[in-house]
Amino acid sequence: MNDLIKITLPDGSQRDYPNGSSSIDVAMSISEGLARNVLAAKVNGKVQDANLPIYADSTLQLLTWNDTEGKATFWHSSAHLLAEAVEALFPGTKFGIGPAIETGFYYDIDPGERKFSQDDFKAIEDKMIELARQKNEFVRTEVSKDDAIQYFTQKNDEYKLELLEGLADGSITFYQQGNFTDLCRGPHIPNTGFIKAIKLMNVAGAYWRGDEKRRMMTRLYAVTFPKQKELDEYLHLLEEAKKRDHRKLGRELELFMFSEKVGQGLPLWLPKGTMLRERLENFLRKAQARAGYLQVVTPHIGNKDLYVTSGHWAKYGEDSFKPIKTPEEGEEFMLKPMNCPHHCEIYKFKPRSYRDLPLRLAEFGTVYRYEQSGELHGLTRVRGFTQDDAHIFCRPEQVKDEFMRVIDLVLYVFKSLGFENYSAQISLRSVEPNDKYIGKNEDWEKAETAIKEAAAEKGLPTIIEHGEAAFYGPKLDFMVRDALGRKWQLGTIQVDYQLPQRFNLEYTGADNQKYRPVMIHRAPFGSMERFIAILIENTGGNFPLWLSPDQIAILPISDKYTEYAEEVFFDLQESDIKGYVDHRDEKIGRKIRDAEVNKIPFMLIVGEKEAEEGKVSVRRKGQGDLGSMTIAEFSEMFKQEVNQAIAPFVASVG
RNA sequence: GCCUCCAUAGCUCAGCUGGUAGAGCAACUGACUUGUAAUCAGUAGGUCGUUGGUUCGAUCCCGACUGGAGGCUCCA
Repeated sequence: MNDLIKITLPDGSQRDYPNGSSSIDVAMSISEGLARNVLAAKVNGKVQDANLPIYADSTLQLLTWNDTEGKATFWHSSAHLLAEAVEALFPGTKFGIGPAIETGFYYDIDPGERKFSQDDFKAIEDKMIELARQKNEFVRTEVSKDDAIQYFTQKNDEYKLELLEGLADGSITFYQQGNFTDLCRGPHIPNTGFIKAIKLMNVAGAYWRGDEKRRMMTRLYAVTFPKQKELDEYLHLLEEAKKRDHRKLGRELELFMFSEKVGQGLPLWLPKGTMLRERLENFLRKAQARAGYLQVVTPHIGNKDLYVTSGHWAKYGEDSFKPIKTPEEGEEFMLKPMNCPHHCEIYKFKPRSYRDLPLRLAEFGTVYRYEQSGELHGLTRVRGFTQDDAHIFCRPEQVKDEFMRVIDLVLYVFKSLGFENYSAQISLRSVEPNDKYIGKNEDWEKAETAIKEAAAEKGLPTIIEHGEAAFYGPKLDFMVRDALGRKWQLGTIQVDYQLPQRFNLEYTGADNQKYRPVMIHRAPFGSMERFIAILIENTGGNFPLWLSPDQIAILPISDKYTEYAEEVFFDLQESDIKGYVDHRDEKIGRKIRDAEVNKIPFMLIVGEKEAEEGKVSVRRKGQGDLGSMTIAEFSEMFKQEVNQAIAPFVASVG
């Protein structure tokens, strides 16, 4: 064995250390300050405890709070601290799993008869702080499977025993800090003293191992920080995010509402929200017209047989709104859960030639799905919503090209609306065979390949998720996050070989033979409801000028100028500028404040001077006074801003 | 659907250990005729989500239901 080992640091520098030195030793040799902040270490690409000795030449990256993996280790160790506190306060509690998550960590526990609520948080937090201050080391020990089983049998923790079942003897490690010992792969931070600020966030139910047939555990969510200040900042950030919640802004800006009387998950669009929604629809209509789509309209219900044919009935019928009966014996209709079967029928309206393809049928189609009540959430998950749907019927050799055109359209929509932080996800079948998917293997392969190639050729960075495909085909989904960081699917593009077959769609080829078209389902917004929800949260309700429900507020200094204000309003309406005149008997300061609070982009102040000169005094929300100008000048400025924001759609593929 | 929590005026919230409710903003009325983020005064507004129960008495305690929040599961 060599006396010295060679350690290579991320900057490429190499140094020799005594064999058996730990990552902390290496950190110490660089600077004491660094050593104090090391949470874990990445040795030869693998994250491990910072105090583990190293016995061979290695690459080493010291992980601190500034590294994602450092944070994860910190939070994972915090989960152990939480468990220790809970066990100390409530002996007999059984423990499931306690991983780090994107922000913070959770621990799934089985408290037996006891119920946990927010009232318990303070005691747990205090206990955690108390234990953290003891600076207990995280001690790693390798144990045999038998010993491990014996330990948890004696502790009567069936969850840990179940986890042990899946582990091989010789690979089992325990970690102990203070009086708490846990089955754990690690790694952990050196000691609990790093954890300075603790906040239990919430308590929730979670099925053991994610299986709804198994026991509901109690999940405690928490977050910890190495400094109190960072916790304060994080909580402040959360408060700010809550102000952008679309449910709150939707009410404040009078965009939409829900009514208990109408029903759960059934949004009612108020006039201002409707205006916003119609502007979005018109924007997409225009782009789709340029992209060769043809608008169609189909009814909200369809004969149940239609959905038997499509396969939706077999797959979702039981969990759907029940069929609607008619006076006719045996006749049943479904509220439409999807538009595609209707569009397939439109395809069959007349014989199609290869020359007709691709045929792109678009519809703002309202669909109804009986989502589980616990799953409903503002406008992001509802039971009645409108998809900006379209189905492209094309020849097999056109699939990739069409798919790329759709990617262009989706990216155009996102860009026009300032959505920059989206991720593109390719959703494929699950790896193991699963009977929830319909259709032939080879069709799936073709479809999956087409998507992967199209995304790659467009240079779209994607992540691949197995098991997320629709039951009839794979898809490319565009995901964004809401104000609180939850991920939602917006745009989606799906390749489908199944429905054309089920509906027996065909076209005549150049050789006069019959062929089967391929369908692409796509929706750039996904649904108007969800898209607008995310738009509200992204903009905080400060919509771009062209989307703003009220674009201007005309504010007369006093009621002496009402008439002039009305004239200005009339003129601007001619230029399609929407807004209102504030006739209230209030001071100008008040009118300005209310317009600012209501997030009106432009305020036009008119008084004696303006009425005499035929001008308006323009004030921009959040910016203040822009000076006075003629109505024509204002209207020109307005138009320019709108045109700059939304360039026309240009497809970049051949 | 499951778990935990929540539900008071249009909105945001107060209401101590059970004795039938209050504020600010909004609304309405009046005065003021106003120059770039809240003029003043007054009025009205609630079977305390619904419904059973406990109690002499329930906004308050218990149950059910409805709706909502955060998760889990699901997601065409």
